[in-house]
Amino acid sequence: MLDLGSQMRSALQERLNHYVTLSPAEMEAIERIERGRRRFAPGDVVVREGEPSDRLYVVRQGWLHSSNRLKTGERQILRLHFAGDIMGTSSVAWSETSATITAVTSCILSDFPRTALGRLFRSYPRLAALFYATFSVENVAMSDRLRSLGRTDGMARIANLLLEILSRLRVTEPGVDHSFELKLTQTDIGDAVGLTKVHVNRTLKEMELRGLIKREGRVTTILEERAMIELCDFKDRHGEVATDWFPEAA
Amino acid sequence: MLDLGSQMRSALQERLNHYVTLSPAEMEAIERIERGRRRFAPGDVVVREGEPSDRLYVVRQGWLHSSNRLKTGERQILRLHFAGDIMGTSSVAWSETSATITAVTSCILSDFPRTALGRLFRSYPRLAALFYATFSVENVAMSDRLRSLGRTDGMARIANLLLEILSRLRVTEPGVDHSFELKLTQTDIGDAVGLTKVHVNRTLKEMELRGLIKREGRVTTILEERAMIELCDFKDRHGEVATDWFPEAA
DNA sequence: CGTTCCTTTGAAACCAATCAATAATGGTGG
DNA sequence: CCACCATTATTGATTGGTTTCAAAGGAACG
Repeated sequence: MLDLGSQMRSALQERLNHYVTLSPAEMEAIERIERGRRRFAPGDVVVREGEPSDRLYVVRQGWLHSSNRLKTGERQILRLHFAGDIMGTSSVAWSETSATITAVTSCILSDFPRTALGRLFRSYPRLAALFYATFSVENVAMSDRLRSLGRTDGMARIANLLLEILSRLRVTEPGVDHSFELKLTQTDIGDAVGLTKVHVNRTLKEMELRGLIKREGRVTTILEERAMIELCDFKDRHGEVATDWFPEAA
Repeated sequence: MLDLGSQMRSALQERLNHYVTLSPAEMEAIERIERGRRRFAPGDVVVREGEPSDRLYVVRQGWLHSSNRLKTGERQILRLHFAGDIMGTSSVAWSETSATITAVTSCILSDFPRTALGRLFRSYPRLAALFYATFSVENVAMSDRLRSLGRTDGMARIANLLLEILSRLRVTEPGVDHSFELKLTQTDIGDAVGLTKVHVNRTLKEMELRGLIKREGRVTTILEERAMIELCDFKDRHGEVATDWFPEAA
């Protein structure tokens, strides 16, 4: 089990520090919003779509997703969340949750009320800018998925999803290279990329047949990363971030 | 022609004031970022995907969209922009534009460098919060579209798009009730919802046949709004915004 | 008043969904 | 530790929504 003691940087601190060197005061501000700590088991629902909420969440550890459900019962997975992600940002605009957040693996979250975000914006303008920039990254990632669902076929959509997961795990999970344990079921994958589980199954098989990937139980290996990037016109958005416009640290 | 003189509030100021009453200083800060003024004709490209840019844009007047293009030449329209919208927010995270912005109608934009945003974040924390909340609304709107493309059929996707346009025009264009001039071509609609123009045409015809909409030249009328909302499980996200967490005005 | 872009329509082909059923996997309690 | 149950993965046959290809009207614009 990871040590989450005060000595250790949280995944969020780690990520923000990757962009700019946080001042001690800023570090402490992040610590404050990450004070709470709640555990969830795989399948647990953190918040449900439509429920009143004024809280935001930080992923300390684990893997989750947010989703919407249609009247027909169908589900669309909107986004995957990894360590260091801020979730539930719709709470900053509404008092009702816009998506259901579900734990995929067992995980640890911090939660804080949106009023804490207000205080942070007032006292730490650079953190506000950093949060804004992070939000923008997320927004562009969502655009990429929109493009994927709107304009590419099943295989390209799945390739895109696998590559994005890989790219994000490489950031949060040291040691991930080309293999990772894919915690999603084929139904989940289908709900993320807009296909049925049956078609996901057939497409994964086909990808394996073509030598693009390998599957051994839950462990998935990207064998031909370059070919897959070609296949779905993947763009990695998780590199650097422009920080030259940020206000000075508080 | 609209009077855009200094006496008149811009669409952005109008919108922000709808959420909270801006202080004179805040009003002036918005005025400063909206100082520039550039005109574009229908079809003009404001910025092109991949070009270096550190600027953001505010729509003063008109109608635009941002899009991505695939290697294959196909296009995905990611978002429609109306008066009061901030565009090009990917500039806050990267120095390269992530989407092409194209004028649909003739329009007037203000543009400003991201450094101006940094100054604004430092001096006007409440505006920063407001920008953050606005961004969140946008993000949820994008989630809704993702759900639409991923999990609904052609007619529901088009219904969703029409309803969203209607809902947004009602905010920015006083006088819009159930009719509006649809400035998009059927190709554009297809690129927005992930269908071919041929299928868009057939589906629009079918919707007209069912009495859901009426088309007279460019003017489209939503005849059965309730039935269309049912059809695509539409959620209007452009109502109120939670402001209780905002820091006080500067 | 021609040219270009946009809309409309038809027929055939195809990708993915649906329906249905069987194998594999994983977790649980006896 | 193994039988049992529930969930997940896999496979086949069929259907259907959408695309593709092709071409003809309409509308808009210089």
